[in-house]
Amino acid sequence: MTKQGFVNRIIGAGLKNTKYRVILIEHLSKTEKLLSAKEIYKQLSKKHIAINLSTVYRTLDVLVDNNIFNRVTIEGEKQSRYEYNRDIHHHFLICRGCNKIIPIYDCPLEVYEERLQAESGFQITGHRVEFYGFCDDCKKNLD
Amino acid sequence: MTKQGFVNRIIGAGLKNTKYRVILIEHLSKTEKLLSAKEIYKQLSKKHIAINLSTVYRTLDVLVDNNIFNRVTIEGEKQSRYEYNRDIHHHFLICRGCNKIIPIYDCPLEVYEERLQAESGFQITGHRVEFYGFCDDCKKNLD
DNA sequence: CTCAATGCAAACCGTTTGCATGCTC
DNA sequence: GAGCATGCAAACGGTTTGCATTGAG
Repeated sequence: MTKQGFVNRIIGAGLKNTKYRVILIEHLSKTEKLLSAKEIYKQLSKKHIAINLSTVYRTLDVLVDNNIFNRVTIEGEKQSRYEYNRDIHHHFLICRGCNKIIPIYDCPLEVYEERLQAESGFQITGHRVEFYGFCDDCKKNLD
Repeated sequence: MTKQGFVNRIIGAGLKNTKYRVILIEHLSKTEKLLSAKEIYKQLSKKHIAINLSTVYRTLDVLVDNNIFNRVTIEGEKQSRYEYNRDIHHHFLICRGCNKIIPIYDCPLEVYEERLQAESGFQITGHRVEFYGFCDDCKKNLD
C-alpha cells in the first residue's frame, strides 16, 4: 500500500491525518512481526524519527480503537504487542526457545464455535488461539 | 481434598510445608474462579489471615513453578490470574459484559495440533484458547 | 543450626495522565 | 480560530527485589 493509501485509511476512519499516525501505520504494515510500544519507539529512533514514547502509546490506542491495528497479548509477557490489521483472521505459533511468533492463517474453530454458542447460551463474538512449542532450530537445542 | 492432602502435595513436590502455601492451595482449590494476586490477598484479609502481598506473589510463583497452580493471562488484563491445577485440560469462555470466566472442558484442537506440528516443523508443546462473547444475562443488555 | 520463607519498604517497568504548546482542519 | 495531537514530567498499578527477621527440617 502506498503512503497515500495509509492517509486514506486514516481519513476514512474519521481521524486527523497526522505525521505520527502515518509513520506508525507505514512502519507496522511493513512487517508481520508483533511489535511492542517500546520496540516501535526504538526502531523509529534508529531511523532518526524522534517520537515521544507517550505519543507511541496514544497513537497505538487510537489506531487499535479504529481497527487499523490489533493489540495482542502473548501469554507470559507483560507488555502488549501490536500488528497491522490486514483483516485476515489468524492465530499464532510461538517458539518458546527464540520467542519467534509466526502467524497461522487457517483456523480450526469455526464449526466448534457454533456448537459452543448453542450449548453455552453465550453469544460468541471472537476467540483467541495460540500454539506454543519449539521451532525447527530450537528443537535441536533441547538436549 | 483434605488439608493433609494439600500438605502432601507440597511435600511431594519437594517443597517446605509452610503456613501460607497450605493456605493458598486450600483457598484456590475451593473455587473454579481465576483469581489475581490482589484478589487472593484481599479475600484472605477478609478471613483475618494477615499475609503480605509479596508473600502472595512469591508463593504463587513457587506453586506455579511446581505445577500446583496455573498462571493464566486474560486478553486485555494487565494482571495475571491463578487457578488450582486440577490436571484437566480446559479453556475459557469469557463474558465481555460481566467479566465472568467459565471453564470449558472439551477441546477442539487435538487433531488439528498434530497436523500443524507436521506441517510447521514445530514441536508443539501446548496451546491456549479463549472464547469471548456475552453470557445469557449480558446478551439481553446489548440494546 | 542452616537455609529457605516471610515482612517491609523501596525499586521496577509498562503504561497512563495533566498540562503547556503545536498542528490539522 | 477551535480542538485535537504531541512533548515532557510525573503518577500509576502490578510485580519484583534487597535486606533483616522468622521458621521449617
